[in-house]
Amino acid sequence: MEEKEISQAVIGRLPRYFRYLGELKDQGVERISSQDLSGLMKVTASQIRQDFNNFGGFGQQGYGYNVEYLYNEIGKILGLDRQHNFIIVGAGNLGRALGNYLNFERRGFIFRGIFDCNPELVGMKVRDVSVMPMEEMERFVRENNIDIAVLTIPKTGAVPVAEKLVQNGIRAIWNFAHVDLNVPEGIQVENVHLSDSLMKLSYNIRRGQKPEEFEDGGT
Amino acid sequence: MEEKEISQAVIGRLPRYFRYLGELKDQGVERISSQDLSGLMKVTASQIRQDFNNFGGFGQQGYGYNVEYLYNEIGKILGLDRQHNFIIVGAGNLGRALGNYLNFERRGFIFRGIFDCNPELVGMKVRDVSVMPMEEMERFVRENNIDIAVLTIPKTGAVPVAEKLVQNGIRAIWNFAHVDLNVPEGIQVENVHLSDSLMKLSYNIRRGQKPEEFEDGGT
DNA sequence: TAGATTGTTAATCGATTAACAATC
DNA sequence: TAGATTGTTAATCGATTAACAATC
Repeated sequence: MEEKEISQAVIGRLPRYFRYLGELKDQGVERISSQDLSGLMKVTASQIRQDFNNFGGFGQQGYGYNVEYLYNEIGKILGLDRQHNFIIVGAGNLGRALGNYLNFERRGFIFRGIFDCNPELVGMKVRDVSVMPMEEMERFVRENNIDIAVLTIPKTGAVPVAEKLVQNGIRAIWNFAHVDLNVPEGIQVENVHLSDSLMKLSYNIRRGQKPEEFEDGGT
Repeated sequence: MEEKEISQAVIGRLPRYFRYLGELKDQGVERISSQDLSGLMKVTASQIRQDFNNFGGFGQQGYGYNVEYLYNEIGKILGLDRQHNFIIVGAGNLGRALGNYLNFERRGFIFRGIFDCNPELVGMKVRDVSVMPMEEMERFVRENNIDIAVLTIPKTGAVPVAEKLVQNGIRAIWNFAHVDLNVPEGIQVENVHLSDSLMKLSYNIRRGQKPEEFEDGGT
């Protein structure tokens, strides 16, 4: 069942669908039409149907979509039915905050380790994990089946660290460092450049202009 | 000098230009052509010229762009020549991490206050600011010329808090709560939905597909 | 069955890229 | 001046929206 390439524009909208469907499910809603979901999410019904159809027919003519089924299917598409082991590199405020964020666990993202080059932070507990020295990172990645590395270190260190991670088999980097990483084809990078996001906000304040309803989901 | 509306696609790229130009400036580079910048940033030279031209001619035929001048101009466009006072609502791990992030100050974003409804957190120091009780938020916003509120509270509280902020004159919300806010026209919202970002990464791991080179900046 | 609503094709819109004349 | 490179128009590409036939 080879699927055709889905555009990142569509992928970027999936988590938001997933969130709304989860809420509907929790409210006990059984079915929903693209029309009604459109009203809720403030996107066109047409876009909703187009988006879902990228992955095959989830709906039924005359009925709409079954909320729970659709929720589960989108979860599978997003890979949330699998476990992903992740480590955090950089045990500063942000790194520790992310380590303490329990909701990731619910989605299958399991916090396995955290590393820092500052000896004063080594040994500190983040949830039930102790901060380890940077020297141990490479071995840890190799030996513990780590899929994702969360980079919360200053930009100066980010490029060489990313390189080491790649060499040791990491599959994806969630990059909070304020620098663009250059990784080989096949390694995924998702950037969260917080200051970029803040600057966009700053621009929009100045202009008082109304940006598109929902322009990002992460970033 | 009324300018025409600039698309959010362009605005979203400005912080990245700003970052690269800042680095070039620090390296002592005086001028750069769209061609060279294109090689560096991996976007087309055509897009670079189109983007800059939205704001008037920053370059010179046969010469290129003056790095420092362009850097400053983009800074002004982004509103970084002004001060923005911000507060943080929610003194959990993420809120404290953002309060401690010194780089925002450099760009004119000044940390003025932090609030939490948990009495155990009230009084705790974040940098040189003490956590205040939620009850004081509204008055504080009114009396201290606060432009931006950073929302780092659970999604359940986010909607009513956003409402209060708007009522008391906030101009923009940087929303880390996992919910969509519905604010009046003219109030800016920039969402940073971290788990959405992580889900995108998860999708891309599964497919092993190469997403567009740089698809976000903050988000 | 008739009504509702999808799946899907066609039309539109906007963003990106290419091309080149203007000009430093 | 000649060469380089912008500013800008035109062409292309992709994403969104509209329309409607298929079908539950």
